[in-house]
Amino acid sequence: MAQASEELRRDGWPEQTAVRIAWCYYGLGMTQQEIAAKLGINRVRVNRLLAEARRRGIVRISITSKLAENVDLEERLKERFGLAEAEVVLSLTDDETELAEVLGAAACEPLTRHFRDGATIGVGWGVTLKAFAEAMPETPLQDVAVVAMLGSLTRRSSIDAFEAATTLSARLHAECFHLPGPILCDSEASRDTLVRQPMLQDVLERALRADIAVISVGGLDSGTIRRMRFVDEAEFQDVLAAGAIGNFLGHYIDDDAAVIDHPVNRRVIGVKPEDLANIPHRFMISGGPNKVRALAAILRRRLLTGIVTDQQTARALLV
Amino acid sequence: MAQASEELRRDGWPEQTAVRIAWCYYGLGMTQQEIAAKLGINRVRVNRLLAEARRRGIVRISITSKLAENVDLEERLKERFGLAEAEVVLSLTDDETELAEVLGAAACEPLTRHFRDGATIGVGWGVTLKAFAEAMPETPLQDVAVVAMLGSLTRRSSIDAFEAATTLSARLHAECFHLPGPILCDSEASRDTLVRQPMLQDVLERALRADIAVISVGGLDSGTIRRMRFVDEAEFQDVLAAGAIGNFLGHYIDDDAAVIDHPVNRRVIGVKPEDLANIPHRFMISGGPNKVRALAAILRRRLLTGIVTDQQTARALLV
DNA sequence: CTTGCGAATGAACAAATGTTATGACACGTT
DNA sequence: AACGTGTCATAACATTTGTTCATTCGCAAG
Repeated sequence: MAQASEELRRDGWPEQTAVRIAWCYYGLGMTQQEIAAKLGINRVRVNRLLAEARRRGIVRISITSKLAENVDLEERLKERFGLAEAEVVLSLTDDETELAEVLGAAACEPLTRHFRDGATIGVGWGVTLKAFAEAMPETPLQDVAVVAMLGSLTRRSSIDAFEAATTLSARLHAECFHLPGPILCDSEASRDTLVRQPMLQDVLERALRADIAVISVGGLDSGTIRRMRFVDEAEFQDVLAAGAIGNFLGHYIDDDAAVIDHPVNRRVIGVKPEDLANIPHRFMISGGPNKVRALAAILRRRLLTGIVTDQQTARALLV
Repeated sequence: MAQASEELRRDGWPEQTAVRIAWCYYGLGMTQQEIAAKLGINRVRVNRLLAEARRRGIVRISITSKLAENVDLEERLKERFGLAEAEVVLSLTDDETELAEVLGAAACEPLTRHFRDGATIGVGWGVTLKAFAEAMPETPLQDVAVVAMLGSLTRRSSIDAFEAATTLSARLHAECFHLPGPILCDSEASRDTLVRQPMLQDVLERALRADIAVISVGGLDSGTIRRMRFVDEAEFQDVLAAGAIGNFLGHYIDDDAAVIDHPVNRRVIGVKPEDLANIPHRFMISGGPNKVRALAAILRRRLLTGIVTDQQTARALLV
């Protein structure tokens, strides 16, 4: 079959063999021992390749049946907030990172339906979106553009829009555009200067013409926001006093999901929440107790067309 | 949560619990022991429910990465036979039944894209189609009609069109229509009488207006055809002599995929191969050495828009 | 040629999983 | 109340899986 010799060419891991093993194991229900014998290799190797295949998302396990309760929550979310799509997953973890991974994985299916040849996809920031991008199966599409809707964090971080956009674009074989600037500038003036740069203008405009936006929201006491600290404590307290309940597309918003009139919000490089309305599909991937308030505000404002969240959050949103 | 008391209402198996277990096991990577402890039940029970969940297709495991060779074969099939879609799966089994299951499972994904609210779906017969229907995940759709394109076998058999249609319609929450008559009548006259029945006419016409047809093909020496024996040996030899190479929608066809001019073909109740052309999407699910010849004929005649087959068959078709 | 390196192997073991037998318990039936 | 009947818990066991470690193999650099 002349594959064995070639299959290492890419990055030194024998995908061909791994796929074959995965197929035998999961598809045909053979035991690892049998597979090892059949392919003439060691069982340990079979075991390792199998684990690696799962880790890399080549083997993917999904649970199709939903709990009646989740279906019910989905319907109520759609009804209540005028959404076209809603996906509620079981929340069986309290770990923020784990929840992000679960939500990210769950978002793949509904979003894949929107990712088609020629589409432009706007991407926000956050651990959840990063997890989503990682969980996305490799789907080769034609002429797709993935556009970051926000600037980067100063230090490259796995949670910024750039990272999520990069990963997602790789999965879709798409072109990736990012906003070459900090998510938050040091002054309004420098933001204005930066935003006037043709390069930036270009990407911003492209983002505004996106067919679908994949976004998230940050609660104020979330680990992420804390860790970032892109505003200093004094300023943070100041925005808080001004009524901030969360961070949406880099902007601090209040209980009406309105961008708070505060200097810090005029230093943001990125798509403004109010500009979202021009994007036909607006998908939120988010969950967790600390995000409920901000989520509720955004939903009430009908800023979204779709949401992926967990059971607990869904319940809280529907109170 | 008040589920535990209700969850047995349907068919005596605790789907709620099973889904929860599956979620913990596959989604969160917990061990069966841990899950048992967490849910306060027995480990044996956890194990059994998990197995049952897999068996029922609630947990489904898919392999996303394809072998380069398969992708290549798909492209060549599309190119060569003017198909819109092609799916080639690894063939690692020689067992006819197993192959049918593998193909059936593989067909779900490409076909789901065609199953939408309001669609009419025509269904043929065979083990493969039956396997496909079984493998189909439960997808609640609106106003979908599943129509059998062929009459039934005299004894209800798990391979006839009726069975496949019934199962599929259940999965899609669709209405099911079947042709109330034998796939093969005892004489041309009785076929004509039967086909003139309004009930039958109705279903036949409905089948002709289908949006998508899901069909298969029988090789002449396939176990299925043998086992069925709806024609007696003499007649079988006769059709064979007339050039029959396979059975397509109940009709014996020759190497040009033309319905052989033979009495037996005038006793069939069902959609005629030539009527297929009116159906916009025509999907073949089939594979195995004994079907290659018939498949090749059908493909050459451009009767299909999509195919799901295995590697070996694909290779044979492309010679 | 030998030395060193990394990768694959085989043996060995602990952990997890799948399977079976047995007994307790609840439930309708007679 | 006695009697099936079926479900579930418990325990025990065989198999499979995941991991570790010392060893061997292949091969390229010295």
